[in-house]
Amino acid sequence: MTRQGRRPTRDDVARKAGTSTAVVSYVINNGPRPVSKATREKVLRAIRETGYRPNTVAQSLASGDSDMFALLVPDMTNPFLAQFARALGHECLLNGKTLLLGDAEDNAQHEVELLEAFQRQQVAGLVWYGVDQPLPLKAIQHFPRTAILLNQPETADPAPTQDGPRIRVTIDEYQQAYMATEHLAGHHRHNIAIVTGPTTRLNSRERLRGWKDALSKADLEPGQEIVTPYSREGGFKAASLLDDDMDAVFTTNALQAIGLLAGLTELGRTVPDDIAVATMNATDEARYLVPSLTSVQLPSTMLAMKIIQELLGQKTSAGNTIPVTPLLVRRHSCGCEQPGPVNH
Amino acid sequence: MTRQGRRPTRDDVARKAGTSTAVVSYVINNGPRPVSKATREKVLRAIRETGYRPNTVAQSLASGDSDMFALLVPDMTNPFLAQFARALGHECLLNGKTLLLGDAEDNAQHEVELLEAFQRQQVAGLVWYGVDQPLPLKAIQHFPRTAILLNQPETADPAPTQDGPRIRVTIDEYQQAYMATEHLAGHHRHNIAIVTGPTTRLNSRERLRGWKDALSKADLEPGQEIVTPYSREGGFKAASLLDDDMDAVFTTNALQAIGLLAGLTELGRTVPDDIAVATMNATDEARYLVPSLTSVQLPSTMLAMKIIQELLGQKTSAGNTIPVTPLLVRRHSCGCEQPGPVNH
DNA sequence: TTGAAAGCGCTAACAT
DNA sequence: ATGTTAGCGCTTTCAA
Repeated sequence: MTRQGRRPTRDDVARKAGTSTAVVSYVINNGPRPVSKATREKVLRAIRETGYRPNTVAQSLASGDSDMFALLVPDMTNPFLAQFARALGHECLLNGKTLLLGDAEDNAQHEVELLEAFQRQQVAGLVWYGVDQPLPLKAIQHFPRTAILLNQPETADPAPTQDGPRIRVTIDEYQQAYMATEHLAGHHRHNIAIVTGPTTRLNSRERLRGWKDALSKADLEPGQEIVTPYSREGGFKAASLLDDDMDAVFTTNALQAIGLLAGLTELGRTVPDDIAVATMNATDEARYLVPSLTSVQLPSTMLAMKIIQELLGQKTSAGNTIPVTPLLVRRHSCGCEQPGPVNH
Repeated sequence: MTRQGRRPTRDDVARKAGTSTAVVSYVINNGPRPVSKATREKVLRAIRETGYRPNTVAQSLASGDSDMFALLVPDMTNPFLAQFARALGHECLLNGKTLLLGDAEDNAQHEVELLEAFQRQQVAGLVWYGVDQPLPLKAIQHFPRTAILLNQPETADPAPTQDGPRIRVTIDEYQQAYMATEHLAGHHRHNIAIVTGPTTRLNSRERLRGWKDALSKADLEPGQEIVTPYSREGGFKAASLLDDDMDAVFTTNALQAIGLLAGLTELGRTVPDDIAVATMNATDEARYLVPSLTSVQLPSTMLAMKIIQELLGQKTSAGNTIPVTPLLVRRHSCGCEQPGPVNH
């Protein structure tokens, strides 16, 4: 028989401890009023004996402040996002927060619905990696808390009037594309193709621009442009679309790279001998691809830490921007002999 | 100026509509009392005009019922779990639920803390893929709602007295291991090794048992047993530990398989010619590994649907068990010529 | 069919 | 230092 199926409430604790309910709150929250040592002990014991756990729903309602942060991503099966989600969840756990997760499935409609749900849920902070750029900020116009915007371009329109702070994480898509392409050019590849996503998306266009500029800087003609979804399947199909005279490919996300590698292998083209490959937007799991994949990566653990600090109100970075420095990690797919990081 | 920064409440709507607050609730919830057509219209219009959105926190507190389900997994970077999480999130979205996500980071301590947080959050349902078997059910002993237990062995102790229904998804680890191993044996491989996880875990031991039994059934001696973490790195290291006379390897999760494939390649051993590989616990992404990875898979989309139905109280399966039928998907790593599914 | 009002469990201002 | 109590926004019983 389980205490008639009802979880013990603060009142049960107060009764057992022989104190008022307010004191119980003061103990739990460590404030806002002081509590004598003796009383605190009594309360703590009562809590232990009853097995009391505060109801966060009631806490949220009363305080107008929840202990949940939300993360919204376009695709959870993207290794970069999975790893990032994990890092964020870790930081949340360390700080007594709960992470609400939304996977928009690359669908702008779903994305808005999830933002809607998060706001109804009164989340205390939002981390948003948008399906597309620029982010439809109107969907969080009245969100009264800090929102971390993960791929809002600097060139985007200024945010509409908004209720809460908006912190931008400046992930420079252009720069990452430039770095990866430049590295391929450094391997004396002359026909460097790009596999990128739908050009209706601004981030795709930024990546394209980075690729082009790097080529131009290296005095190379632009190679083949292949537009395909940001998925393993997209990369796989790209392999069969690739012209024979291309000797290198820059892919714009890890999923495409994974698919491309598989596709090239099935077609009997060897990487990196026949054709070199480098990508952006991968993580350390790229090390375990065959061949290991050279990639421009973001320090996701560090980033997660900074973001949570920001959401907790412990500002670490000046202004409304968190800078991120991409790192080029050399592995085998580009033709490097001795892999390793290069801070370019 | 944003309506002095306060989200409109039900009272604002009632005032604007010239009705009572109760009626607003009746409209929103479509019950429990009827509302005349005219009044309903007035309310709906007021809702539209104010931009009112119900506060789910308050709803939860009042109704004692939240609209959140929680998913707890040991490792979000495991492709199988990422895909499963995505499928669940999708179903939740379709049904107006929000998915809370927990990644225990393969740590039993974290796992319990997350369960604790979920219960404080008053989640309306729980899906739990445990770090280890059997699940520490005591952590949810007083959870008053349905919990779906994803890898609770049938042989486990009966659950302790509990408050809510406990539905077991019978994922037969033994059977999956058996199927994969049997398939390798069918390729006339005679020295079939296993790469499995810590044998302190029951699921590892079940997988080991399935492997052994399949070998014995095929009149083969047990091959090498390699115990390593369920991670890419673990699989990678396993490659270098593998004896030269092994001509096949069965890995017990996708991460290990990915690492193993990479490790074997770096060592110059070709798959499947030198050595065949098959795994359990992978997903369709195995198709894009190099070589494509033969695997025993679970129908995760279907499973997610069934689970959400169950959590919504629309029982589809009889009893307290949801059966899952694993599927062997033949790809190239095992030596098959023409890949495809085999319902064995 | 509608409205008034008593909670849901908690926070925190105010009183003691 | 501790207690009392008015909300937080909503659901739902009960009365009209």
